[in-house]
Amino acid sequence: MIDKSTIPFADVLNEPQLEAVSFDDGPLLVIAGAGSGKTRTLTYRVARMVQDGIPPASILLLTFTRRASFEMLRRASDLLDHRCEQVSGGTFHSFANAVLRRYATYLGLDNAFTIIDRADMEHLIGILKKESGAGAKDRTFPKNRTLASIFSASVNKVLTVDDIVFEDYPHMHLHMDTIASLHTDYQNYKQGHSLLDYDDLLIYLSRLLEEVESVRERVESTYRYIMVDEYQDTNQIQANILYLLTRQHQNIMVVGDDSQSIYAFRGAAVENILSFPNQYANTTIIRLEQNYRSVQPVLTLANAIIDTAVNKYTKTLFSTKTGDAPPVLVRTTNENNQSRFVLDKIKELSLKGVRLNQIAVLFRAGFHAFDLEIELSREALPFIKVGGFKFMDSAHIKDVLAYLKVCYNSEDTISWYRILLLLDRVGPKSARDIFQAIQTHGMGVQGLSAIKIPDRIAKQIGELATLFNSLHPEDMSVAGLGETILSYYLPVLKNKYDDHPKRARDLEQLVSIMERYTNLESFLTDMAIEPPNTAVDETFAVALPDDQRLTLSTIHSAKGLEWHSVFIIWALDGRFPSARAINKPEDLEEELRLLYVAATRAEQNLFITYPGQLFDRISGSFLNRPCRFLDSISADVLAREVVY
DNA sequence: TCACGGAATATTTTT
DNA sequence: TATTCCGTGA
Repeated sequence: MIDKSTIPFADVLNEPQLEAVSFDDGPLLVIAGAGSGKTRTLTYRVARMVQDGIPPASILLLTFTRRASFEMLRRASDLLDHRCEQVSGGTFHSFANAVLRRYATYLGLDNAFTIIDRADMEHLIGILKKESGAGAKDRTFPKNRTLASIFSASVNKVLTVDDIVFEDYPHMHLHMDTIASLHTDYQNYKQGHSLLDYDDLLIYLSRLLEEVESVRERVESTYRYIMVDEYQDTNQIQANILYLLTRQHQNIMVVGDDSQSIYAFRGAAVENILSFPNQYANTTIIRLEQNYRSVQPVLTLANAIIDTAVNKYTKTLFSTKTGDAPPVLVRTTNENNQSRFVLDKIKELSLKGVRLNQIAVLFRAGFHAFDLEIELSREALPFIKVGGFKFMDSAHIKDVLAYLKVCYNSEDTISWYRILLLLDRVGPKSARDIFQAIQTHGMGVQGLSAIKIPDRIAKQIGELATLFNSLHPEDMSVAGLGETILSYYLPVLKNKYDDHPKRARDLEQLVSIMERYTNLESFLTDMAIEPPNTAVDETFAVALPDDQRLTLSTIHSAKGLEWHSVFIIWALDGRFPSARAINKPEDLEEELRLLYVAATRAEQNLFITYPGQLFDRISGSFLNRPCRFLDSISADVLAREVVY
């Protein structure tokens, strides 16, 4: 048996890593370049602390995705023992959820709240917009989606709605008052119906810690050590939450890389990482600059890319891994040839022994991969797609969730509307009438059978009532509820979609996911804040061993990951950087960092491709230049190739 | 009031 | 290109 009681830290970590791992109390800032062993450092630090006798439950590890924290804690457990699994880990949002479920009542908030996702948010705004008659028939009035962006931006950037409209949507300033009053309606509505959107989770947590000192103290003393990954992508509210959580003990370690900040669009403030030493006196700063991931030619290119950034904070990555050839920029005649090129190269790599799970294709936006997906399917090459349009976004999944959400929270207007609109011959008007009738009966689900309804839909309402009467969240399993709902919903599905067999299969998968849960609340919460990030739920995608699947991913979802060979497709100026970013210097800079993130994912091979010509309907012109960040890089750093 | 079809229009990234 | 919006006919 291997003695795990002492981990040979000094043998497996370099000097700065070791320093970070050994660090005890007080504020610590780790600036970690791409591939410099950031995850490793966090993992070892967790193991080291637990080994030194710090109770695992008093350690809080905040990461960008739950997957990331789960993975780190698993690795820490491998290093030491299962105690590491008791470390609390998760995202800011899941942490906020956990705290609020417990203490929300201190804010006068029902702790059985429902979390609404972005689509629900837009939907609710739509309902309120219609009710208030705001912007009716006015084509210049912002769409639901735009309104949602404005509201959310105002929270995440800590600005007023007026400021956001003024700054980012100046052409809509005429509607400023209406937008502001809609915003008030939206806030009130959520409050009145126990609905929290993503932003509310952070806002309420921050308020709770700020306003209720006893709770703040309790939470602070529970989590004596806090570690935060990807700190460059946190926003002001998150920084404030951390500040409140560590007021007394100041035991906070943040890890990040300003060059990899790619969430400014969502309010992430790079300033957080830059001003961390000002916020916490006596901050120790450690820099990790040695890259263990990539061969030097890949790093040389990455350095050349980030070199053109205006706001660069000097940090030059170096590697001891040599490589023979520079990465290649490949021009193809059109999109399909680009897909073909990628496909051929992948086959070639496979023949050389590179496993498919060691290869990834990255892109700026989900839809950039559509053509490639078709080609891959045609060649029966198994892949998994991460980011972009998700499993959870599909209408049929949301439909089924709506029934469950109403079971859980009968105040959930959005779900009620969704359910009612699924009925035949029921449109927005009838849905509203029915919903209001139910509400006035104040009987939640049971009210359905009590209300008066027009004959033409009486039968359907009856069936719906029967369904709800047979759903008993208290004494049925989550999957059991799911099955019951499916028996009602499958006929609806058949009626509504011509591709129902495929969708029915998705629903089967959903039920399988439900089987992992023992209570409805945690299932619904997870589906809202940590939904499967894949186009089709990963666990069921293809029944293949893991090492036989290729990864397709948005660059955002590829953060923190690495592969032997990486393709970046659609490096066409106007697509990447996106045409929308071209006029704003700070947006353009974020695109640059995004390319940097993408490039630094590669260990050995990096291929960047772009189709030579694309007619762009937005600008009415042809796009035919490669990504501007690459164009001026010399051929010895980035080789050029043309494929016909 | 609903459902359907044609026209306009906006087009990323994610918790 | 795909969604969303609007107007029309049922």
